Amino acid sequence: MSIASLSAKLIRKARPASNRSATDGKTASGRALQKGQQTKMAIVDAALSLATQIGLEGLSIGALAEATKMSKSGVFAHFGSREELQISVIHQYFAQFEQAVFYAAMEQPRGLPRVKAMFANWMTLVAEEIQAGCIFISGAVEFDDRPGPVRDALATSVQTWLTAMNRSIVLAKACGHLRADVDEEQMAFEIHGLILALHYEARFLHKPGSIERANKGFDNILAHYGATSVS
Amino acid sequence: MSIASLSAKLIRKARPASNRSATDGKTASGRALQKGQQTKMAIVDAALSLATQIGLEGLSIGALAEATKMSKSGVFAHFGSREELQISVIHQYFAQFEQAVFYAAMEQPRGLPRVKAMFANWMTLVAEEIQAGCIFISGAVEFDDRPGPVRDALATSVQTWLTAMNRSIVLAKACGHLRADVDEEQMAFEIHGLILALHYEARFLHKPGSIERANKGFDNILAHYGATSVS
DNA sequence: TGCAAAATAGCACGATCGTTCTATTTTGTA
DNA sequence: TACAAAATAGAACGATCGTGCTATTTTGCA
Repeated sequence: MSIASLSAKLIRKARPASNRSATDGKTASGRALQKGQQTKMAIVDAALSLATQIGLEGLSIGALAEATKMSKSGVFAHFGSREELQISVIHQYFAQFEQAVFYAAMEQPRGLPRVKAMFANWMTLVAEEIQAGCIFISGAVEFDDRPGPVRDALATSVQTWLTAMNRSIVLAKACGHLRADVDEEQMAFEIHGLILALHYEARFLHKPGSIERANKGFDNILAHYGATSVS
Repeated sequence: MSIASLSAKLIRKARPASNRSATDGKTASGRALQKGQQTKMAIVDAALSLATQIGLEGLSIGALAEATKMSKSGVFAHFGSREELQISVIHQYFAQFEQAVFYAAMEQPRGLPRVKAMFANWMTLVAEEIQAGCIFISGAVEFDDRPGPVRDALATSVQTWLTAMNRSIVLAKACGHLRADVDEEQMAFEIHGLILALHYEARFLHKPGSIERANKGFDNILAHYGATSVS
């Protein structure tokens, strides 16, 4: 299994452009107008920055209409339901996450450098999200016992990223950059914990020094799993 | 500073019993009836089990009235506001947490045994909460940028516990059970991360083996911080 | 430039929310 | 047992929510 196959999994599938309401959206000439797509993107952007602050559940169409200076029904028509709006926000966030964390790290050579880059990029993003909020974390809490398409979209996105992180560890081990007996899932679990602790202690408890502690924790993990120094 | 002073901090302060609505609750004879206190406790219990599932924000007085087979206003009168209800739930949860995790561990001798007991008790509680949900975690996400008395009550409760955990590590270091150069805050941070990762991966992602990974992570931390084997 | 379709607005609906006000019932005791 | 206070119920309020229905405006092409 190659990085290419992994990349394929991470590439966001283009969603069907025509989720117009009930009329099946069939056009006689089959052409597609563009104005709607533009405003839809603008709405999703506004929705994302709203959702990071108050959560996916706190996202209301009324507030979103006010933020975009549109009418409620005007906003609503682009999605057909609140769930579809939430899912669009999740896809948008995932696309940005993917770009800033995953693809940026893929430029590093496989092995420990890529693992380090992935963690560093992840840290940078979450550090910014100390102010803004992270919907992968808030969404997990909001939908952890609320089955449905929103939860599915969220869980799939997170799983895709965690799998990518895990795979980069597997590669580092295969490259001989980590001890041969390393439990990759275990290492990924511990790294995930550092990110979550950073988000919790910095964003909720406002505890200073959390970023440094997360970085130190990563160094400790690398030391424990016998990384041969590469960088 | 002794354990006693820490215990004092952890003992839940008895809240004033008379938060009756607007009439200042002044009784001519100054006596206090008891029936209301009993039903109030029953309401808080029901509210807690509701809040663990759907969060403190999802807690509605209407649903709570239905669960307790009372009228909305009957439930409401006991608290005077939704915020006061949420705060009561937080105090109730903290009292249970304190009993199950902190006090139970205080029976162990200071040093590494107590640190281990605290983590073990914490793990046991969170493992149960994989099904039920933990309001220290969900509440952190719900109120991380919503200032007010609810957030304060939540943050204070969490901080109190994390401080207790931290102090037990300090004691273990003082007892010579940990290396002399151990950064206690760092160690507490990493432990917190394990708990958060367990909650996230088990409750939201339904990933099996998370409990074992959290326990293994704790062993790794102990090994890294040079614990002399005691147990 | 006209015209169909897409995009947006306006309005109203049922539901739920926290809260207030006023009865009614229950409680504890003098 | 009577009586005052506490406890609970009932109904209604304004607000907000997602959503459906029907105009109206805007768009893009023939």
